[in-house]
Amino acid sequence: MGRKPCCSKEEGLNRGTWTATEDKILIEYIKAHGEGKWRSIPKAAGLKRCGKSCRLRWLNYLRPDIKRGNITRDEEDLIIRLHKLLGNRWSLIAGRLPGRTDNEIKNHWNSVLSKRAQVKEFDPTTKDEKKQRFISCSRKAPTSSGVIQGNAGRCTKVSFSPQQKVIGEDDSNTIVHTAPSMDVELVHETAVASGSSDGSFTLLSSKEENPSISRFAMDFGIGESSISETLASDFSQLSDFDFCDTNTVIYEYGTKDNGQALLSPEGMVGNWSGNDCVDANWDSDLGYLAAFLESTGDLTI
DNA sequence: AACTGACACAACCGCGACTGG
DNA sequence: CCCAGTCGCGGTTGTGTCAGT
Repeated sequence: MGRKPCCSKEEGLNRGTWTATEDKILIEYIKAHGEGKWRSIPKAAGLKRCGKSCRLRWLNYLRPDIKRGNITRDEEDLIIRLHKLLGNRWSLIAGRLPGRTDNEIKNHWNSVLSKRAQVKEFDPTTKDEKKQRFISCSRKAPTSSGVIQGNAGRCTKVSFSPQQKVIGEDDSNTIVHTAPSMDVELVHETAVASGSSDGSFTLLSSKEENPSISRFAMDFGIGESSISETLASDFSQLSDFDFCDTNTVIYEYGTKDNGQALLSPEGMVGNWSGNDCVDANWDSDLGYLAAFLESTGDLTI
């Protein structure tokens, strides 16, 4: 392809830590001319840096909306959950944490959170706890007390294909599916417990499944809700409470008459991750979800 | 006080994606 | 459609700081 060698290898360019003077020059230039055209910025601004370095410095350090200070516990929890959902998609994760950069989050993950997440993952009590909570939630009558509802779209349908398992069909001609690795019994139990004759909760897929959303699809009851909106708005709220708090009822299941099943994508993750059957194929399931999130963007489904 | 290892953070590097001619 | 230039991302490395010995 005849790619130009990396600009950092050009001779005569400063490398390493930026000086205060360089910072000032870059800030003033971007204030005057705006971001972008990184390649041309060093020359135009009179900096002996490569464009890449300027971009990195600006995005990770000099931008005015950067949030300084330690990452809070809430932010850490959010990062951990988003990482479970999205993997090492640091820019996506950073997009959900205003003022935080992907580099900052990546560094924090590598130095602190990865270890913490590992500890949690191998803690057998955590799994049982979550599973217990999932089952007990599913048996609860719809209630407003202690329910975190947030702005999440009401998840009325979730489908997986092609590896979905059909575990039943209800009156409304709707097939009940599960993710490839989901605990069929657990899902079915929840469906029954929800008392939704029309299949408003559970994990459902209509027979006329949209083929364009081939591997993973959610149908939100709130028409305007998009996945990205949900992620943007709801996750931040979810970060305000502790998923490990066994007294917290996270999800509310019900019929369409009383507000339907309120289940955030986050909640689904919570459910599935609490299931021993899920863990074996957990990564692939999340892969579907991540791919789905990416493919839909702001698309309302 | 000197040394050492762990940790945190900034920066670099290479690759794939995107874009415009 | 092809290609060169550019951008953005994620992995990795370098370096300063601090606590423990």
